[in-house]
Amino acid sequence: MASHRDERPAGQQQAEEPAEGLPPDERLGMDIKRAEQALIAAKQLAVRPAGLTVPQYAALFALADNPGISGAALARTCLVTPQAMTVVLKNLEERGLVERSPHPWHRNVLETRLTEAGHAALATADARAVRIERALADEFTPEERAQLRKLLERCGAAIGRAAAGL
Amino acid sequence: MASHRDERPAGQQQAEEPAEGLPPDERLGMDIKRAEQALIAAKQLAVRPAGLTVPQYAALFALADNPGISGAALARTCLVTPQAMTVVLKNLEERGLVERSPHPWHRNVLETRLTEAGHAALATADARAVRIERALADEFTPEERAQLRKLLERCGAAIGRAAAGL
DNA sequence: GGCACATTATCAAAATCTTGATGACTATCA
DNA sequence: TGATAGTCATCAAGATTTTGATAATGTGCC
Repeated sequence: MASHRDERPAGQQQAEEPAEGLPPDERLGMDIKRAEQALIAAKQLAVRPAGLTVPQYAALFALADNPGISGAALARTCLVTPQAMTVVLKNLEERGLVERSPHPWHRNVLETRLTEAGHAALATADARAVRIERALADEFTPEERAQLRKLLERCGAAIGRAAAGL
Repeated sequence: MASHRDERPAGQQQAEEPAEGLPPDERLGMDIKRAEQALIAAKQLAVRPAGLTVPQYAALFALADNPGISGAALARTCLVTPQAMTVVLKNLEERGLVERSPHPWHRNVLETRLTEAGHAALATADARAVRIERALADEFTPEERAQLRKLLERCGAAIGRAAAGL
């Protein structure tokens, strides 16, 4: 498509385009974004038949590893705002997939844990979602996997550093 | 923050993985997601002072490379639904950053292109966003960059293959 | 020439996420 | 004991995205 490039007469150039200043060859953001987009799209296809959205699946997954975690802590784990997690948990509770009960000691905290149905739903969704992860894992050798993980970790560190000093 | 994690040192952590046989050590999805989350958060911080959201920035960026593209095609480029792109373009048009005019041949298509103000806004936002990309690029050697890109590409391919045969 | 097909844009409704602000509770320290 | 700081949950309003469905237009095939 688009054989038309952004032809701009070099005469009146009130703002040079930094997009051209940084060659696409060095733009890694696009690659990361593309991979994550493919991942989230595939996961959505995977968990939808189980009646779950991706955020709901993520919450159930984290909840299975940390039973009794608070809503705010769960939100941090899933990288969403506490309010968004509240809505997710409300929906999950209405459908009987999670259970919330006041904490014995901290009356202000609501302990959240999976119900039997929640475990079942997670298992159903995960059975399909795992095929995505499995395909991902099988694509690489253990060395490549470790390599990729390390590179991504450095990405996150570099991004965080840049964002802090923005 | 969060010096108090949800520690429960008492015995049974019950950290059984619901993933049935896929150790977290092999779950690359989390790593990709974390990197992309950091990236999108940083970019949001970067483009916000320019009065743009990340989707708006993405649309302007793609528009700068493909002037006169249709809304639906732009949506595909930015990996969002056509409806979402319609809203984004409406907001951008109301603020005078883009211009839409009927296509000479296809009267059903609305040609969209950036205005002067649009180019300026993109330049302003990109000036800050580039610092994120720059930090990312400077974090790696050219070999590492090529390596990471290749690994991510294989990720996308593997995910797409798995999603197709879901 | 006429008809089915694909693409485009749009309307409408529901769900989700974000920002901002409030009230309640516990832990730490003077 | 009393006060300050930090965490948790929630309300409210706004913006964004998604799903589903409809009308108009150009293209290819019969």
